[in-house]
Amino acid sequence: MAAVGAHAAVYHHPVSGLSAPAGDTYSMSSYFSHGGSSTSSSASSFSAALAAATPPLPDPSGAQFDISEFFFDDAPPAAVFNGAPAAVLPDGAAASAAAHATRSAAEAAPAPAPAAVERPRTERIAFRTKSEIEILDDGYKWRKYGKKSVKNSPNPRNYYRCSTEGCNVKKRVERDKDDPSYVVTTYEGTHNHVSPSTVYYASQDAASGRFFVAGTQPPGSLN
DNA sequence: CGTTTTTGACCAGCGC
DNA sequence: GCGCTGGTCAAAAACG
Repeated sequence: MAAVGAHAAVYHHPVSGLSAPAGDTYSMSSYFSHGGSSTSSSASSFSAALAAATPPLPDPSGAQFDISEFFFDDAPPAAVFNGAPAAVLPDGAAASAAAHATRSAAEAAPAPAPAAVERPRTERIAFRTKSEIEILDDGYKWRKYGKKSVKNSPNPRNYYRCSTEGCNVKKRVERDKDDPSYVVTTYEGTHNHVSPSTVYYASQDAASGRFFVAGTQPPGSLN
């Protein structure tokens, strides 16, 4: 519902380990995807959207969030928080969340989801962002379908699902138990459609066929 | 009026 | 087998 406009930049990632460039201007350290999903029939995999605030641009109307960590979930989530956060950027971005509803006509999905939707591989990606808001705008429309308090965290965990019909991408959002100012977002699944709103910042990795969407606003309208 | 949120219940998987 | 935990469903309320 409440979409938040955010500055965005597309980050391409070579295939490498995550290594945070110290003193990097941007908050995001790096980003890479699973290169392993081989049997991609026709649908191109869609990775979660990422965005990074651009420091030189003071943008009171846009939300800023620092992606300090991210990880692909082939490992138990518990292991994820095992190590101390390596790169917590000193950006004390007081993320002023400006709600900006980008609701556009949804594309009709004539094909009703068959009973058995094949899930060759449940792609999961999780990343931690420093943000006051929990719902990061990635251009998609998310419908909350559950809330649960987990054992390890005092904060409840929210469950969202892509509201686009036929798209069964889920994401769960919870605040970091250690730093409540951080939000842990976990995407699960791949979008079978493009963002409901126009995607302006996007690129597709030819090798993997993945889309990388980082923004849904025209460059000129960011300010 | 249509859509999303809320919230408790329900269910499945796992560990003991 | 039982209990716990996490994830999902679904009815009702709330919201625009």
